Amino acid sequence: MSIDVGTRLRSVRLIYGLSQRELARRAGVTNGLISLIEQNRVSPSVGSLKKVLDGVPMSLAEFFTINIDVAPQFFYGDDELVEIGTDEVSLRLVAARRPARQLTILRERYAPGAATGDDALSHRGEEGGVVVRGRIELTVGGTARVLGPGEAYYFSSSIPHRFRNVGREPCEIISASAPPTF
Amino acid sequence: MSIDVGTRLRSVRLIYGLSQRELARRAGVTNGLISLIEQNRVSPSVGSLKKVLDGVPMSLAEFFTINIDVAPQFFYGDDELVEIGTDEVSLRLVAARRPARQLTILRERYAPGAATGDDALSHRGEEGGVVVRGRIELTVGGTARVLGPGEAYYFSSSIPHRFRNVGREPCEIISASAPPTF
DNA sequence: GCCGCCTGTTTAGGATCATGGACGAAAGTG
DNA sequence: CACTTTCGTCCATGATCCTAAACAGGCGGC
Repeated sequence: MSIDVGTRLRSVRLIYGLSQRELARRAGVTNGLISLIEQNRVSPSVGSLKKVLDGVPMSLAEFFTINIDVAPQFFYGDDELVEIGTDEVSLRLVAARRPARQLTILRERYAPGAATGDDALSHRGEEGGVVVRGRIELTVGGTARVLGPGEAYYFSSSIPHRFRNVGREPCEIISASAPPTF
Repeated sequence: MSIDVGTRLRSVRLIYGLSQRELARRAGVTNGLISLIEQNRVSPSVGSLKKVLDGVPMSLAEFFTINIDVAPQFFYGDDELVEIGTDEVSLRLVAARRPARQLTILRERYAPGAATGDDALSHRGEEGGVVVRGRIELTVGGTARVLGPGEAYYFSSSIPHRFRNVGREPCEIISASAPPTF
């Protein structure tokens, strides 16, 4: 046994901003089990680990695939975008290193003070985008950052997230989501 | 518990052409455990499943990622190759639907009766190729097929495989492997 | 201080997993 | 036909997991 299930689980849980008890409640297990797993004092059965991950939610495939060594990159500065277009058509690729992207591009505008709601969103798929005009506060997995024009984001939509325009002028975002909803 | 670990394990084991006892021996567990897991009568601990998969070998991430519903496509007929080149430079892509390919092309010749060895090969990475001239018998994961000019192959190198020229004339193959060894 | 409420950890015991061996069925050999 | 080998399954026992509950520490309010 060499794979560090405990550390992986702890990382996943903290990304979602949950306590051991809260995750245990959602997963239908006891908080003690979460504690023991995270300390690598037990090797959970596949069934138990599945139950725990269902409370996040995350699939077993994702759990064993994600790289917890490097923190998932949620935010991209202006210079972190990769140009993949031509001279006539410039295409700056967001999250260029992230494999298997399948996105549908959207254009979003936020009035001053507007937000996606009081509660954080959490749904299937992935999403990313670029701020074109104005400033917007984006909260992803407990980490918040204000993005300005030229800055971008990319994250798994199942991680709770929320957009809020904290500036005085309208905010415009070119965003993308997958799988396509419309 | 909804994920069918048992069926997945059985599929993986049969792809490698192993009996329960043989897999158990390689993995350092008992054949009874393999039997119980494949019948879904127990939910193995992550540690145990890891040990079992180490005997194949296969990672936990692969195990939960692979699609066992559609059998992995090892062989490609002449009409199953995809043209991705230009009029001047024709590039017919093998395993076009397989994502994240990273291959180094090789050209191989096999004299009549020649083979890669008595034992099947098994190593890291992936490989594929096209028969240009002659006929060659290719065995992959217990399944054998004789390929002629224009036919091709693609598989994960960790699955035991063996090439053998069963014809009377030399055989020529354009092959590729990853990660690059030279 | 002394609550109340949260956090993660620990422990005893019942539930489940994993082992070693026995069993019957099927296939090959003399 | 008997004998052997290999197959997958099943069973009793010991090992491990998982639960329920107690425990210790941190933080804010009164």
